[in-house]
Formats: sequence, C-alpha cells, structure tokens
Amino acid sequence: MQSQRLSLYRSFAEELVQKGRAYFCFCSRERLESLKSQTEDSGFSGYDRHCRDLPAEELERLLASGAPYVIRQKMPLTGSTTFTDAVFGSITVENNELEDQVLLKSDGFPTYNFANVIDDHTMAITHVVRGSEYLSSVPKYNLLYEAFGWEIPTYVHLPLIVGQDGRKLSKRHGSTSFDDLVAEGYLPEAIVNYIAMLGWCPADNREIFSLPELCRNFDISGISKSPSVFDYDKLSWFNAEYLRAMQPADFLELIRPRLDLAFGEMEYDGPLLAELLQPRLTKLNQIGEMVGFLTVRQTYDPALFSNKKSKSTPESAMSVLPKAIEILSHLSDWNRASIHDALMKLAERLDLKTGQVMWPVRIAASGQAVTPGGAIEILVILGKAESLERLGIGLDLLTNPGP
RNA sequence: GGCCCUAUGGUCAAGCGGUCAAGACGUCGCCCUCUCAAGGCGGAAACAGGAGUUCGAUUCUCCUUAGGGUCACCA
Repeated sequence: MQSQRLSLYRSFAEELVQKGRAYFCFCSRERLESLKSQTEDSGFSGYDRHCRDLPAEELERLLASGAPYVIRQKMPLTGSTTFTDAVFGSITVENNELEDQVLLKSDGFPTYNFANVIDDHTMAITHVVRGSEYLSSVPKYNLLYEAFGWEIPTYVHLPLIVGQDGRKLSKRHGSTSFDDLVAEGYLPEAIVNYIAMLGWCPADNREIFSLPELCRNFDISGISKSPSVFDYDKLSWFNAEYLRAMQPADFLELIRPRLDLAFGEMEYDGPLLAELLQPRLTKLNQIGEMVGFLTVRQTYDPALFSNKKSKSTPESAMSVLPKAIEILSHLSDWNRASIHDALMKLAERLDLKTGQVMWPVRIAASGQAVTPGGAIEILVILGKAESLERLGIGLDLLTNPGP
C-alpha cells in the first residue's frame, strides 16, 4: 500500500520531468546550506537552480552513478501567475518569486505540497478550503495543476484565528484544541457556534445557530478577510446561552456527573441545584467550586456578617441568628415554602428588613459572601440538621470572635 | 529582508458613494432583588494617516503607517 503510493508520486513527478516542468537535482545538503548562508546578505533567497539545466551527458552520468537526487519543480522564469480565491479575490504573483521547490525527496517520499496536489486531484477534490496561511502557496500548486493539464479547484481561504497578541494560533503558540475546550467545560455546540461566528457573519447578523442551521445558512459571501481574535469572554457567553436554553431536566442530566463528583456519598437535591446553577453557570468546570461550600463547612471571617445593602451588621446578626435558629428548629416541614414563610414572618415580627434576617442566615449557612441561590435554597439543600448546626456555629463565631 | 494579505469601538462585526456609522461580547450606571447571577432599561466607546476621483467618501484609487501570513529534501 505504502509503496504503491510512493511509486504513484514518483511516476507523477517523473511525468513532470518528461514534460520539462521538473528536473533532477543532485545538489548536496552542504551546497544548499552554504547557499542559504550566502544569500542571507545578498538579498536573493531560495535555490539557485543549479541543476536546472544540466547537460544531458552530465545528467546521464549522475543518474547512472546512482547519486542521490530530488526532483524539483521548474518554475517559469518570467511572467506571472494569477488565481482567484473565493474570499480574497484575484491575487497575482510574479513567477520569478517562485522557488524551484522540491517535489520528490531523495528518500522517495513526496513533499507535502506535491502530495497535496496529487491527492486532491486523484480524489477529485473540487473545493479546497483552508486557512489563509496557504494563500502564498497557491501559485505553486496551480502551476502544477497546469503542468499536468488538470482542472484547478476552487479555492476558499479562510481568515486566520489569532490569539490575544494577534499572532496565528499554533501548537507552540497558545492553541487550544476542540477537546481542550470541551474539557474546560464548554459545550461542543457552543464552541462550534462561536467559531463559526469568527470570520463569518450571516446577512441578518444573527448569532445563535445550531450546526444544522449553520449548514443551512452558511454562505461564502459572509466570510471576512481579516483575521479575528479568539475571545474567551464571548465563547463563555455563547456557552452560557446554550446552558440557559436547555430544558431543566436535560441540564440536570448534563451536570449530574459533576454533582456526583462534588457531593460524593452525600445526597443532594438535583432539581433544586440545577435550578440554581443553570442561570449562573458559564462553564461546566465551575460546578465544583460553586457547590463546594455545600459539602464542606467553610471557615470565614465574622466580618462577612456586615453588609451595607442588606443593613446587616455583626450586632444585628447576633440578635437575629438565635431567633432564626429557634424558629427553624421548630419547623416540621423543611422546604422552600415553609422556610420562606418562617423567616419572612420572623422579619415581620422583629420589624426588620428581609435582608437583615436573610443575610446573616445565608452567611452562617454558607460561610461565603457570594453563593448560588439565597438563604432559603441553601437551607433546603443542607437539610435541617446541618443547617441548624451551621447557624449555631455562625452564632458562636459572632459571640466569640476569637483572637 | 522579498513576496502576499489585512485595516470600522477593547473584541467579534454590519456597511458595499449620501446613515445621527447597526448589532453582539465585554465594560459602566440604574431597576428588579434574601448575596451573586439571570432578566429589564440606559451610557461610554470606532471608520489608522495623507493625497486623489466625485457634487459628496467609512465605502473607489494611490502612497504612508501598523499588523499578520509565507519564504525547508516539515507537514
């Protein structure tokens, strides 16, 4: 199989030699090297076409001697080559800018560029779609197609996607693979959607597209020529949009593995957690840290009980907490409605603002200034026993601030 | 360095001779509100510079500038 391929490339390369569009080159690596160092200051670059016009006898002799050789493409010395790209339009290059590139290496393998043309043709490729970094090699390709008498494919060069620094994304340079992005917690659908919007824009400016919709709406005319910067913020927005658009049940199924991981042996209220997480999540891998406080009691600074907007202070908290504990401990039904009513009633009875009781309760229950969900939801998830313990701990913290 | 490409807010990006120069992300403010989100409303923010062509240039041409790509017996 492999050797069949190799002889295929070889025969095509030799066909070109027959046609006078390629030639054998016996130059040594050393000569090529010294050529390179010489040309650095002279301005001229590339191979000097030394073997391009070897005398027939010389060629015969070298071939017969079994000297290693490569086959090079014989570029026209004059004129220019023009091609049309579906997005970049008409591009012209002077032929004398083109180097007599190697087609077949001395080990018998074709170079990438040569194999590319042969493969595309033998596979009857009609449209070549690739990144615009290949724009400058099109003339070489076309000269090959032309030499063979083959039909030139339609070229569609896409603008590059670059990093924050404006440079092409590459393996060495901040590239992230699709799989990496998925591992980071982005949904495949969101990634596809976002990337499609880089360098392409539909006539109506719409942004959210499923893959089938993309296929239906895509049009080459919407492709832009300038490179675009990969923006994680925007990707996150797309991801969040997809997350929020999901059916609650589907969302729960999606995050369940991560919840299982976060909660371990502990039981948890999946539907409620899903409800809290769905509008707050931008990336799947945030789940762990978002729910961590529910499984592990946090140590926190009692200063957290202070909050201006909620009109909560350590003092007010100290007076509210005992009453909240009291009233909650007598609750027989532990659910959103019952807890809500109990706490609201407490606020009313004490003539306090809602926030003045909710804030300290939430802080004591979570140990965090910011939580997904409010005091009520957190209490529900924690369960009565754990909730009351945490509230008690919070009260202790206020009573004995420590050193 | 040669050649090629590109150039509208911080980012993506409409525009294709006449617009108060869209929209989205982000950002800022307000509302909603038991924190944070989500949601609603509003604000700031751009045609790289210079010559032309034209009655009129973001739009067409040229130059400059700036960025990028590419220059292997790599793929």
